[in-house]
Amino acid sequence: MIDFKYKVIDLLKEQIEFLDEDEIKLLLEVPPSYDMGDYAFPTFRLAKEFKKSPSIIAEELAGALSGNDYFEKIESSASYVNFFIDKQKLMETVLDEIKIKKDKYGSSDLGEGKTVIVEFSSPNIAKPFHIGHIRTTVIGNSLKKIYKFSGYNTIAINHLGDYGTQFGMLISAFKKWGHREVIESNPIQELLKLYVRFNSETEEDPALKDEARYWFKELENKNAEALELWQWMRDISLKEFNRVYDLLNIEFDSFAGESFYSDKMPRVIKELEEKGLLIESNGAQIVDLEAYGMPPALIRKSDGSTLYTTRDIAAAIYRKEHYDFYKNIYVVASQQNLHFKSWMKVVELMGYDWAIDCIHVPFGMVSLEDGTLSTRKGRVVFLEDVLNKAIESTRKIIDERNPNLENKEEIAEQVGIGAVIFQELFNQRIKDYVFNWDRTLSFEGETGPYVQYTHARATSLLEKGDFDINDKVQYSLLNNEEEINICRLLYNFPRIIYDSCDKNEPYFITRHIVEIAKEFNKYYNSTSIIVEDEELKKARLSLVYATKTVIKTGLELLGIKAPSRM
RNA sequence: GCACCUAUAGCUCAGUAGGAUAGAGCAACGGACUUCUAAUCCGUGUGCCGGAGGUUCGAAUCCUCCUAGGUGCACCA
Repeated sequence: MIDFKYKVIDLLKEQIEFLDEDEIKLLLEVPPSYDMGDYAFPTFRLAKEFKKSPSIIAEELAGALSGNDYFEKIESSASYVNFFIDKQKLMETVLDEIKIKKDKYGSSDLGEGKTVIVEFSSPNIAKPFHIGHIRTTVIGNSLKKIYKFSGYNTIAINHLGDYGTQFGMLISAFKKWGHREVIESNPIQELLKLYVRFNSETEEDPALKDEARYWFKELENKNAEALELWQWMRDISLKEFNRVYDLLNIEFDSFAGESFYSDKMPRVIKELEEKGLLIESNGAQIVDLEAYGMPPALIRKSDGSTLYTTRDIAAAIYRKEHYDFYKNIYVVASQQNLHFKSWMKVVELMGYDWAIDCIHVPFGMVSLEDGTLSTRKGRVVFLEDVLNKAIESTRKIIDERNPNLENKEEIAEQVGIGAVIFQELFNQRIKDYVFNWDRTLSFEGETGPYVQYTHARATSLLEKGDFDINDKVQYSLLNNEEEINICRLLYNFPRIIYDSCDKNEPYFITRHIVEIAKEFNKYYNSTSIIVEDEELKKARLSLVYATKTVIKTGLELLGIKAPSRM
């Protein structure tokens, strides 16, 4: 595919000797509107060297550059040199490329031979999987797909919260008040009840705490009874979580959670000692980070047990040795910013130069209208309920608008789930938001169903118009404004994927496919695609095909299905 | 108290690593289906870009201070 930006840089390089490629690239920009061109080069910076006014420089540059194959015109406007891509060339290069690469359009081999770990979702065993978990789950899944599409080998890790003193509590609570049948009938709710009851009774009888500690220690000692109970609770919880993962169509490569690293911590502590990093403070062992403006990293409690900082360090070292990652990404809430900064600093101080490849990808908080989420106070919205409600709403809309649709159930699921995921990936990660049913269940405007609808429309056109990908097409027939605008957006798609990957921000893709859908719907409403004139029809259908293909790929990268009908 | 994050239209948010007139969706109102899926399209308005300074030819964007909200700051994860 022709890289027009690079063509611009080449042209400018010849004219401006004191700027190198990178400097030109940095200055080059996209004008606010297409009638100012596809690329613009501001000349303000050149005024000193040329000892001329920016507008005169722009004029002279434009004059020297005119007459080029790739641009239909290069002209100056105020203090800019504006480059107008040759529309025929653009149309040809983009549509041909998409026909050749199909659903691989936008992919690359950037990450060839490199492994990227994405840790995400990571719910706590025996606790509800609620709306607060949706962000890490959906963002992480999308990032995994984006990296894979960019050529990286990816490992999706679900770092389950399946260890710690809380399990001591659960085991002793179960031994006191629990019944297997009751729990198995409704695992998460019943386990949660036990957990809450244990906590409240501890307030009156602090001795229960010792009991919990005892059972956790037994678990660590591999006491058969403790181990069996732990395994059982883990299994039934995971079964619950998997229902949600199935709905969302998410798969993990590893469920190595906290428990997995329990035997890998002594080594870390030994290493910290040997490297002289561990010091004693108030009976606990810490790594002092004062020199870096951070509170100390607590490695071992005064009672000798470890903490999640220790676990995260052990996990990072294990992953480096086991996967030899290029990047080790953690999709975890921004509340944990300091925690990640802190333990990554410790890894760096241990002398591991790959500490810099460990990346925390934070995101903002979800709260409810009546306050922050709180399982104990009953302020909780279950993720599964959200997904099911979205499916149900979709089902109703289908019954109203398209009652004869085949596979109604399957499509209701794809669209309902798509709406939830799409909304989640529509904004920058870092923004907080308040969960709201109306917004989650709105399917009009810039939403998942809108984009999916556009895809279905396009698919239907291709079928009705007997599109054949091997047809020879006269691209010169595609020259109205909407056709060219669509084409520009399609052309930019690979760059958008690059940005998403580079910044770990799926929303670039979300926004871009909305733009494509908008421009396409405008086109659809203003222009007949399936027309009498065979050549014109073929040309238009090839643009429809390209649009459909890119939208589908975009949705795919977000973890959303693209139904052919809806 | 210290650190980090956020602040743009009535609401929810974009604004591409400073650039040409600050944009969408929702909500409101008015139009477009005997014609390719109306979950669509077209039209109508609104902005001291939180405030004050500064850097620059040029600032919503960078720096400083202030205000408001959120989050975090050693034996939970």
